[in-house]
Amino acid sequence: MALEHAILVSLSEKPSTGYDLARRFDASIGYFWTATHQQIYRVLAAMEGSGWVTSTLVPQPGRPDKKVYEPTAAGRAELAEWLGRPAEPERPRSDLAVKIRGVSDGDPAEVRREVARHRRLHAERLDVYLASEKRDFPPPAALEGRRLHQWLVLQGGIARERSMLGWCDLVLAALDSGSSGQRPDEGGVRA
Amino acid sequence: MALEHAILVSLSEKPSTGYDLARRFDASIGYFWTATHQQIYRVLAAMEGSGWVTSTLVPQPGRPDKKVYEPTAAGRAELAEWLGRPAEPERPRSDLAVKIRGVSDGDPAEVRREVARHRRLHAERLDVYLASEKRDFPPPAALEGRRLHQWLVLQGGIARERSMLGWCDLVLAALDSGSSGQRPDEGGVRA
DNA sequence: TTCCGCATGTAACCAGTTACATGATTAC
DNA sequence: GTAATCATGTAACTGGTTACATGCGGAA
Repeated sequence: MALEHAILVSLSEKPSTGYDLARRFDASIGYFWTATHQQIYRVLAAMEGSGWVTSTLVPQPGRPDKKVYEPTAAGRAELAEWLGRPAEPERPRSDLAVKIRGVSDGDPAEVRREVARHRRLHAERLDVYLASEKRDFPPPAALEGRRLHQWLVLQGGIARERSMLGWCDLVLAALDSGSSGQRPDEGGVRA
Repeated sequence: MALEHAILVSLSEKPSTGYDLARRFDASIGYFWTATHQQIYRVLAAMEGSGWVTSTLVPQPGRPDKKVYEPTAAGRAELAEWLGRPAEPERPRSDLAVKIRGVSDGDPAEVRREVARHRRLHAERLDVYLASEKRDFPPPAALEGRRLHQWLVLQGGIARERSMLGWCDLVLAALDSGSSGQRPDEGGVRA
């Protein structure tokens, strides 16, 4: 499982609470791995049990206490070992592709609308990534170490969104030219 | 869940046994949705329970009997309804990205080797897709109906693999130029 | 005789999702 | 007063993976 290891990477960048981790899994780390706070608290507890992390209770005035986690030596060793361990690429899984393959089994206009909606979502995500690149990183030539590695995974996200965008455009064009007289309306669709 | 619906799409293209479906989920459908035979038999049974498919036992000389499934009217209705139902894009999840973000926590050479290995796997998959495009499809202008839709999802797979390939190359280049004197050896690596 | 293809399944487990639950402080 | 932010969790469920199990026919 990669979640444990994603948490270890994140904690080795900076010791944090489960809450902090959850927020980072909604942002930067979430660009390539997602997890809810429930999942994070659960595996954090399990990881503490297996000795990969330790926690320190930090009382805060007028705020609930927080449990700050950091990796132990054993945790670091496990992470290092995992990094070298070969793993298979994820198995592709795309609801949208199933729907596209099934256009003939339903209302093509509805599927088209769904593709347009996804196109919009991917465009938005791409904007977020590009904004983060601009905001958080200097020109790539100047990058090294952890910053470089963070930038590299961001590039992976950017590439993925660009490719999804291009694919959605291809599908929309094909669905339009194929079927009757329905004209595109990407602009203001509000599924 | 999309597996039920992927099965419905596949059965509406052609009534099949669980075994047939499992093979198709290893090939064409597997380009965008994967499932093992265990999973397929399980949901097929459940779908028969909810009346989305019916099965006919077909005895075969000198072969085990086979159960040929096909969608019922209710199954077709459910599929049509699902096709128009909005669904969120998959949450990104990439082990490889976690490892890249973690290079500083392990042996960079090992992570590099893993990236090179993934590059090779994606190149192989791309070749499979391109071969299928060449073998199974006429020039796209001549396509329509189900064949067009199949071609469109294939294009999605091709785009995805190309984008992964480009990303792997970027990462490999960055890891090489950053670190000491290790020269690339993509060609013959055998992780 | 050994392996591969056809054909169907069960059982146990693991990971991820959704819903529920609590409670203080600060900003509007 | 109402909502958002900080902070931590439990419980039930769903979907996917891995391992195990069976048995025939044909090819090497």
